[in-house]
Amino acid sequence: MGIFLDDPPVAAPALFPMSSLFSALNPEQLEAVTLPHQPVLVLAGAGSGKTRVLTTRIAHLIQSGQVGPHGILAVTFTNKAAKEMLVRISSMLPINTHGMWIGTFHGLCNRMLRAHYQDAGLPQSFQILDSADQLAVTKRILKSLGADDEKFPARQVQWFINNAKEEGLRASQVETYDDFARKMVEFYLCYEQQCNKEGVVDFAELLLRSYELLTRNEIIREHYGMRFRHILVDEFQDTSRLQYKWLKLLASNRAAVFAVGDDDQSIYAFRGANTGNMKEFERDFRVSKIIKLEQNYRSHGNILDAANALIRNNSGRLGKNLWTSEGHGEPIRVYNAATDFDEAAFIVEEVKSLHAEGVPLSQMALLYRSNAQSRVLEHALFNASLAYRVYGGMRFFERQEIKHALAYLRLIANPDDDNALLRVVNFPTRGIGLRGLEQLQDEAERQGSSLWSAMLGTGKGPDRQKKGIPGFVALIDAMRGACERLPLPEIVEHMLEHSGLTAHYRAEREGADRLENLNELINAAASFVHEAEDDTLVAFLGHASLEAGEHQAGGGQDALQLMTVHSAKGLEFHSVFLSGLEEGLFPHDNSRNEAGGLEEERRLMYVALTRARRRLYLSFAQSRMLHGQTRYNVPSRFLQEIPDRLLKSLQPVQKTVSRNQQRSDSNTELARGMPARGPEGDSAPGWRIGQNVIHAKFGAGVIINCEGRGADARVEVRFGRAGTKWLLLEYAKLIPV
DNA sequence: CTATTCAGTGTTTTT
DNA sequence: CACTGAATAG
Repeated sequence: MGIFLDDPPVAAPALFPMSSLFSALNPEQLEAVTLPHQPVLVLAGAGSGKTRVLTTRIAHLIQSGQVGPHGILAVTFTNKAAKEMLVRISSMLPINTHGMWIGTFHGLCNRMLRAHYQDAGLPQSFQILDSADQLAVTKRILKSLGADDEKFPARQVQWFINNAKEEGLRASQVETYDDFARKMVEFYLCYEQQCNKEGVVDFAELLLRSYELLTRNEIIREHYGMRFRHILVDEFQDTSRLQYKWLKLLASNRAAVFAVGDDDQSIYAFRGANTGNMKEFERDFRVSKIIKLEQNYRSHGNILDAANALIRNNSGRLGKNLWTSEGHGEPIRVYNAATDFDEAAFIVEEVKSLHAEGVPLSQMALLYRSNAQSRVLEHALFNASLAYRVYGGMRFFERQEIKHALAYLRLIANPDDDNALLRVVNFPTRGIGLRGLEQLQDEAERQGSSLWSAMLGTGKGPDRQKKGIPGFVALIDAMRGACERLPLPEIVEHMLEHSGLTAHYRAEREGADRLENLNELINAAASFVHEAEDDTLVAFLGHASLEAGEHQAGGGQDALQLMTVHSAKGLEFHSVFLSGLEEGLFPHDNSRNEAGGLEEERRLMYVALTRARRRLYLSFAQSRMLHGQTRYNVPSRFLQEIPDRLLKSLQPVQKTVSRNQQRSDSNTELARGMPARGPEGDSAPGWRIGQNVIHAKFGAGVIINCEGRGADARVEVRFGRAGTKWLLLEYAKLIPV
């Protein structure tokens, strides 16, 4: 996977198996690894070897006979991290790792619910909704209730529901103080009922159900409480309230909780992460042992200095300073691009020359704040025929054709899944239109049942040469029958053929890629059967929902790594390009209004900086295409928070007089349309769109609009901090830069 | 009922 | 711009 390249190879457990495990540990790490059975909090800075501490501790616990693999529960935050942990453990110990519970919160909760589906009140083959599915259900609910979608946007309702669940609250438990909230609760209630009817659960539900199961069922709680002697939690700063309560419940009997975290890397507050859990943990578990890992083994000094300086601007930190015994290394390179285009071109050039110097592409990462930014970059990389791989964004299991295929598979497993049914009931088209569907929905409503059950009612009749709905019912039934005893990959194959998906995409002009992806789905199923203990269809569908990101074709080759800063957490690279460092983008505009939003953005920046081992590039663009419009931006404040002595500015080679003229088409049009120049002979400088200015009070900004002339002339300026403002030129003493 | 076109709309980050 | 939902033509 190209991560952790710096680790020495693991020694074989020869004569001194114990000591070989510890060979590369520093005193603090060693202490953490070997502490006896007790609650522990490890404050581990970026690159301080926390994954190694976690995995080595697990290996040590097992090897020294303190616990069997059975007694280990390890929670990580991403599937990537979980996988990495498994690989590392099995390289240290020659044991079967299947007995251990290692995975994400969601993955582990899923595992538990599958095992106790009856006690949890779920059908055996319950399905998992991803956020898109969840949104679709929400929309359907709102429509059926005739809700005013102006007043209650589906997204907001979805957000409300997830928040409530995250707080551990069912619809009946949410306190309401006004009509609006009452309405929301009504939707929530209806949503809950609908999900139960269909036998589906969303992400938050996995956690809440599992928590409720443990709360209510003493036998199960006791069982797991006795079983897990050691609970290890990675990225503890990112746990939510509910997740913490879940852990507490599991640990209440006799488990020793070993929590590893870094408050400076908490970047999931938007999804309920609660840094306060670290302090609460200390109190609740009466933690007497806190270990700090501050020595960084990853980055050169300049990079660490920059990260430390930046994060010092946050308040309320637990306090920690990274240091390294290595040298300062190279300065951090900063590039000021005229346009996003220009920025991409610059990155391409640098990547090329680094590659020529021998750095593998896979050891370079190109990071950005939001997925939308990858487009321009991809375009440039593609034109330069550089191999690259994009993580996140449009993931494999989220592609339209894959979603369709999965919907058929879900119906085979559980036909009551209305979401899945609606997705494919008329895809490929089989003459089922809106009219028929509406009738069906009414019928389902009357019966209080799923759409599928409603279909069965209408299907009775002369059934030769079925069409429309009866035809669909017959199709699904036939597929289910045929798949009963087939191995998973063949189920997929069979489904693709008989559903007509293959035929449909074969007929489509642009269908080649899609066909290829569908083929890849068969491969995915095959390798799933190969790897997983539970190789049923239901298990595979769960895998598809929970690990939407991981599967991609052609993962083996050397390629530049593109991803958001969020998904880069936990990874490291020889060289890192951090792009789009502009106010409004990073820190993102939307964080401006959120409490603590800016500090979270800063932590995100901190995460980004600390991904780099040797070389770090920071770049920003003065103008950028966004939402189909050119936007002018000021450099990110985070750039200013890094001491100048660490930075080295790289200027474009042939930078001519007017940087605004070199843009093409739409931009020149903008500039031309708004002269905003005073009368001829005016001695004032020409104020134009894109002009950088400084205001005495608001600081640095850029002109994004002009209006009027003479005494009335005013300009709209986007400032880094103060937002955008209209200013009268006569009044505001703007200084052009 | 289906396919195509059009206006409107919205956008951070992820399990 | 890119995607969705709805209106329109076939």
